[in-house]
Amino acid sequence: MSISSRFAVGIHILTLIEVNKDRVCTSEFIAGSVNTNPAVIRKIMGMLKNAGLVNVRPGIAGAELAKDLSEITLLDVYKAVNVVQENELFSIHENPNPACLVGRNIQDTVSSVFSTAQSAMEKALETVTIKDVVTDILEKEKL
Amino acid sequence: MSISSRFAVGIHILTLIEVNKDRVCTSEFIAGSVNTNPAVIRKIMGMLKNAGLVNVRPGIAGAELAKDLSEITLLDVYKAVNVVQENELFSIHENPNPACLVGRNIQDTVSSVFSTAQSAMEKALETVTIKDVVTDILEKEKL
DNA sequence: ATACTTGTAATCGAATTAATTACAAAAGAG
DNA sequence: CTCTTTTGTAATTAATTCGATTACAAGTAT
Repeated sequence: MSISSRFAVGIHILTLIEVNKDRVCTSEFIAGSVNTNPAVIRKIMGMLKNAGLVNVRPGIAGAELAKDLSEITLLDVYKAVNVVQENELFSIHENPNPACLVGRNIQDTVSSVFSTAQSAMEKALETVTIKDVVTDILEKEKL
Repeated sequence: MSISSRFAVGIHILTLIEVNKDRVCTSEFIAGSVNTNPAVIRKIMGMLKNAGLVNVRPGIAGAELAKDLSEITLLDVYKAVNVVQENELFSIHENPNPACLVGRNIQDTVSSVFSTAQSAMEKALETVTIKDVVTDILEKEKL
């Protein structure tokens, strides 16, 4: 199974707010760029807001970044949109047999490895910022 | 969303075959340790077999490792049980608006980052072998 | 022939996803 | 104050995936 596209959409939203910073970014406008329903955008935007990445206010059109571009990592976005719970990237099989040597110990052992692997992935996300994404997109457009 | 527990179960199966190598490991016996249905075990075992990690034959009770313990990495198991497709750990949002600067470029940019993050996770899995898992479990039991 | 096992397909309920509709509440314009 | 626009949020829907279960054909040994 794949990690929810909320993450990709969250990145899209933040990137668009920056690139389009001279104009007002309503949920409808953003939905037009992402190609989805405005309510989906508002829901994800609410998560970004709770995480302190974005400023939006009821009744007032438009969203703005709440932090500097270069201080928002993709890990921040990933955590904000809640696509993977802490230490739950991998599922552990529940209730193995405690009467079996392997059954009663495998969960601890495997959890530890899974945790390490998940951390490696998250560290990779931490090295990239929204600024990097914006720069990369503008770069692509030049060619 | 979490990665299917098939992965954790696959690790459990291989570990159990090793730890229990002096006895015959039928799908029913393994299911008893994992605490699931034998058909589930047979399905996963079929995947491990296709990947060349295990020897099983129709009608003949018991499974054996097809490789040395120390030569089976968790990445091998992960790939065998098909829990995550190549470059599909993260979902990309489909059909962003090509008329938008961000919409027409975001997929490439984001895919590249996602691929890097997925690789980091898989590399971590590659550093651990079934032998490590077995050793860790036996170690735990000593205490 | 009988008993046991593997291989595999079909089915089921549960959980999750993204999309959609609907509407209350907030803000601003006239 | 009234009307319009927008955000915030809940409810519903169809599609997808998962693990469990049942069932049975086919292979092997006694």
